[in-house]
Amino acid sequence: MQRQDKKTRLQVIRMIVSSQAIESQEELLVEMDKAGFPCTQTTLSRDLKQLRISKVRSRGGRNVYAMPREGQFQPVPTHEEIKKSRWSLGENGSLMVIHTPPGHASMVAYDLDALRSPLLLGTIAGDDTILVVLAPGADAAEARSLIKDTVPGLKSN
Amino acid sequence: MQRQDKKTRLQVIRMIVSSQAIESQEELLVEMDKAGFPCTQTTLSRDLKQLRISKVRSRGGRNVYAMPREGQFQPVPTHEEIKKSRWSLGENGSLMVIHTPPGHASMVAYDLDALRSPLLLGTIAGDDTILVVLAPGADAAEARSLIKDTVPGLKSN
DNA sequence: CTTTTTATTGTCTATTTATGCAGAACAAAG
DNA sequence: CTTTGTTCTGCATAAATAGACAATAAAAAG
Repeated sequence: MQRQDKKTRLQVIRMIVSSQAIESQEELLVEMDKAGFPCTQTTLSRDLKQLRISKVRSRGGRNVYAMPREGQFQPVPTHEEIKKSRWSLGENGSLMVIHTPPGHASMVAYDLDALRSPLLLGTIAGDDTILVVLAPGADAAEARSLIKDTVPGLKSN
Repeated sequence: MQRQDKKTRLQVIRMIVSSQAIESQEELLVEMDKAGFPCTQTTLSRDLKQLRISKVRSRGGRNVYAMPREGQFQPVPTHEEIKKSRWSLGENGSLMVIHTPPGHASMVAYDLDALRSPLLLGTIAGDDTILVVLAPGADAAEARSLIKDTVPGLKSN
């Protein structure tokens, strides 16, 4: 059993996975071969586990491997104020951006949508971010206060 | 073949998945049974796909189902040039749209969020598209170069 | 109502991923 | 050098997930 440089192999995997849409370990196997790092599906399974790389659903119904969102390689450098409160509200013209703790965005967006306020055209929620689109001609200050009244986390901001 | 309420079943799945650590479809199957929504592994496989719920790696080396990180964001229709390269950056006033290979958007968006740059108000990630909202008065050119420096795939663009 | 089309679901099976086990490489002691 | 323990790897196989197909139900069209 020839032993190869595992550290390098892991790097190669990261490189491949983050630069192309890999849909299976067999597919990755081929790429590893091309890259000059032949191995087996078994090894890739274990490497991917160690790298915390998982398959995520893409829109076309495809499943592709993707790097972990919280990589073990990049501790999040948080701002102090942001650390304190994970809630924030920013605006730019007819758009507002609300930051929430991870996972809370869609819930909050739902509450905002439920208002059915003529001031708000609509919302788009990510994991921890909401984009609020104001209605044309809507008063930004008015909208801001409406949002703050609706979203408890923003009260103090 | 009795037909049950699919909409409700999907809701139940979402509830279960987001409230407990489900490690396999068989396990989910049991929970669905308990919840009064018996079905088969096949159905769960399809439902999870439709809900875009995927398995992610947890720290303890376990694999757990998790809700998708993005909400109902509709990817922007792609232009011809954009299709050519899988990475692209477009802008329109205070908005920038980044296209990535499928499944990579949330990872990139995470990196951008982690910058905590005053230039960027926030990001919303779809599957292969990221919407970046610039801060009011932010210099678009400056933001563009910041983004290019942060996202390796955009280097050549 | 009858016919046609579309959607939903299960069974059976293929595909994909993970694991038990064993052998070899390496490292640390003795 | 020899022994002992650890890490890495592949093979064979188990476990988990997805897909083809068929059956039935619901909806739409006539």
